[in-house]
Amino acid sequence: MYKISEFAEITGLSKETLRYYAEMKLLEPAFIDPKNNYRYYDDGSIFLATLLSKLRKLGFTIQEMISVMEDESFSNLEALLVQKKRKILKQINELQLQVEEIDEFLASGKEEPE
Amino acid sequence: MYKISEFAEITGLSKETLRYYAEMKLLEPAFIDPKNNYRYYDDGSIFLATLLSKLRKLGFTIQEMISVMEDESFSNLEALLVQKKRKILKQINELQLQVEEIDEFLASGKEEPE
DNA sequence: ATTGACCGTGGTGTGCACCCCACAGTTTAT
DNA sequence: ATAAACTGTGGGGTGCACACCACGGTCAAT
Repeated sequence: MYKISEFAEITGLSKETLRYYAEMKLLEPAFIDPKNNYRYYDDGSIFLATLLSKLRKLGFTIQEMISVMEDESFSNLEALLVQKKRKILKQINELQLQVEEIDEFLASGKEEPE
Repeated sequence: MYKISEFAEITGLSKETLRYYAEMKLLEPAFIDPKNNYRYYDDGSIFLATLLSKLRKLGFTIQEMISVMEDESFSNLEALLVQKKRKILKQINELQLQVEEIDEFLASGKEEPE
């Protein structure tokens, strides 16, 4: 069982992030000492924390990660990854539209020769 | 000279947006009546407001629009448009990297057949 | 003069994912 | 026993671009 600082070092997540995730019920400590409210994490938590860390880097939001965690067996992980991928592709599309509009704006500005 | 509501209707910007832009020194009224602090806009303001409205739709932030407005002749507008385009392309790149990482993650999960 | 529409200011709220701080209790090491 | 190190909680702050609110003053029309 690891205390929060130790666990933060192991996982690379900050203490504040761990407290935040606990508050969001995204990653709850394996045990909380009722005497002092200290959070204790175990080896199972390590797997979950590194998964969350990875998903964050993939652009997942907290809400999306909560969806992932809802099924303990992670049988929906693949579907959620695909879904996230589609969301990102949509964002890319929107940005490409903006680029096109900027190009049009640039072109319209050049239609006035000297 | 138009009062704020009238000007809002003409330009399509909300009153709050106009007040916000005034506060940000992005689009200052042509005249402010010192007796009641009423903001008055003129025809020159219309051109600027529609330009800002257009830039917002192109994804420009307030700060970026402030850069545009800094030169009254807008001789730097083209350069700033190009610069903005580059920023967006960079964002697109980052998102594409995320997609690739998700693909890798998906592929790694499939390496374990039944 | 009165009423209703309008205006300004100052403040709060929004969503996201935390960071940082002070305060107080607790644990660990010496 | 004592001091240093750690922990929790509660609160505020961050950046962005406004929206929304109440309050009080003001303007326009009648």
